[in-house]
Amino acid sequence: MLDYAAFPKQRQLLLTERLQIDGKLVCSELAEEFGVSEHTIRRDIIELSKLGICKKVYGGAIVVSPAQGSLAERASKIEHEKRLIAQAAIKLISPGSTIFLDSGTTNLAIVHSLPSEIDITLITNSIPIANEALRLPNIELILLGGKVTKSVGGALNADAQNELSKMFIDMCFIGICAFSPEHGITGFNYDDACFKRALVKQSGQLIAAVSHEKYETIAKHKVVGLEGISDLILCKEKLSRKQLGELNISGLAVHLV
Amino acid sequence: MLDYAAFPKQRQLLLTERLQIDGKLVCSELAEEFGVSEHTIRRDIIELSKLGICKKVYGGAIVVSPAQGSLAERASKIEHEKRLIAQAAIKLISPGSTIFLDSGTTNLAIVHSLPSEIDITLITNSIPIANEALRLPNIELILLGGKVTKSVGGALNADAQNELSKMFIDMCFIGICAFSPEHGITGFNYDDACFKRALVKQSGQLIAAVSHEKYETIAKHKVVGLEGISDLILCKEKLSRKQLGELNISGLAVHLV
DNA sequence: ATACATTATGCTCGATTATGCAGCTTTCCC
DNA sequence: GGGAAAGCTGCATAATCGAGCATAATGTAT
Repeated sequence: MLDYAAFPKQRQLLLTERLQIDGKLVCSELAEEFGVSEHTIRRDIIELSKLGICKKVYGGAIVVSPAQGSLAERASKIEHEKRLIAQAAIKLISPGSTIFLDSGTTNLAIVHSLPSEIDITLITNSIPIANEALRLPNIELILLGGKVTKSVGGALNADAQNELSKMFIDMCFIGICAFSPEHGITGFNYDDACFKRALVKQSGQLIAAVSHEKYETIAKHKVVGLEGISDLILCKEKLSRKQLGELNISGLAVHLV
Repeated sequence: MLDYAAFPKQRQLLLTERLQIDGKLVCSELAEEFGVSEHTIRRDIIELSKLGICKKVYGGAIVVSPAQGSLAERASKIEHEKRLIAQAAIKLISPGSTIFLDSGTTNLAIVHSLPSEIDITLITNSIPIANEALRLPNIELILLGGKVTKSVGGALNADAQNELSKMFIDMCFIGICAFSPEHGITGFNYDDACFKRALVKQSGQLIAAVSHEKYETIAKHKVVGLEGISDLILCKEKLSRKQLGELNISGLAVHLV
């Protein structure tokens, strides 16, 4: 029995969360995971379906019609894309690893989609991301402090870079201002670009999650070229075959969602 | 019976703390731990749930979900009191000064009530407070980084204290876990109390905003005595004349709201 | 000083809740 | 159509809850 799921209500909250992340619930798997009988999970699902949170199906449950859920999410396709990208990004994370989440709405979507039981070390300089990460009970959360650049929502200054230089990061999800296959990642803000370069230096795997409005755009300050990126997450429908050809580079794993 | 849980209020504060750390309360465990009957714990939980601090479930209680919490809080009298206190606190702030806001819901209420044109330097170690402060265009915002203690919502460790030691603070709004006229400010969490002591050392004016549920309670770790406090903000209607007499100390300005 | 009110706590007992199991029915897939 | 997997109904059990009452301690009013 998981200690954070001691009560039916907690289990049901977790199921709700799981439902939003995976889009489905499977009785047999969840029964084993939570250490209760399948019958109990089924009864939880009955409760959730009464509340209109999910729809009961043979073997478990699925999310109810897309009309429900977060209003803002449904309203915009951009949000939907970010969620897909976030889910793909989370699949790349291994338990116990040290992750850096740079500032940016895509990375905020990632931390928002992280399952609550995840066990990682999470480093960030972004205040909204740290704020969202406070809900995750099992992570070790490390925040880079310093003078906050409000347009970025986090510290970028010498103090933050100095702290950063003492850390060794397994995977870094870098925030993308602009991306092109030719020039890689570029940034609008000088200090932000400096910080991102320092960040790249401390990171093993570098993951770039690019939403389509950033694709094939260039900003003023170079951050890192395509050759420095380990993984690229993109939204499939938005790209032509020619564009995909440009990304066929050794050492770069492209994940399409 | 634990000596620091001799009174219902103390026990309830401890339960609140436990709730924030574990995300749940289990009647049977707590009854044994505190040496009282399960019924008593259940009654405590009823009180806490009335205040919107937790949600009663079969076998104990769980934290309210953030969405429900903010709504319930807004409706409750606690929020009203905190808003009054926040407005009184803001009147004490002079433009251009350097302010430290410690963690805590009262200080969160303060930053929430700050007028958007305010021009100060704001230092904090609290993530929710920094997140709220991002909306203020004219402030200089400095965030103390480090390993985040999730029950507090900010960094308390050596790194944070080291950064703090380089700063000179005009006014410090300290977060109050527990307050009594006899013992001054005390804290639940050892690290938090250490941090607060370091904070007091760097601060000129020390302001304690005490909401009524914290009044005449004592926690495990001493932070600072009454003599170290410059300004005390209290809610008037909640105090007897005798209690006010205890606070008639030279050098302490008492602000009643 | 006495009587009354308030608060904190514990106890009992019938009601409620959570869960699992057994046996039968339904659904799915080949 | 038939076997396997999943679902449902009814029942059993244990834990927990809630109301009401008793008790002790403290505070307040006469």
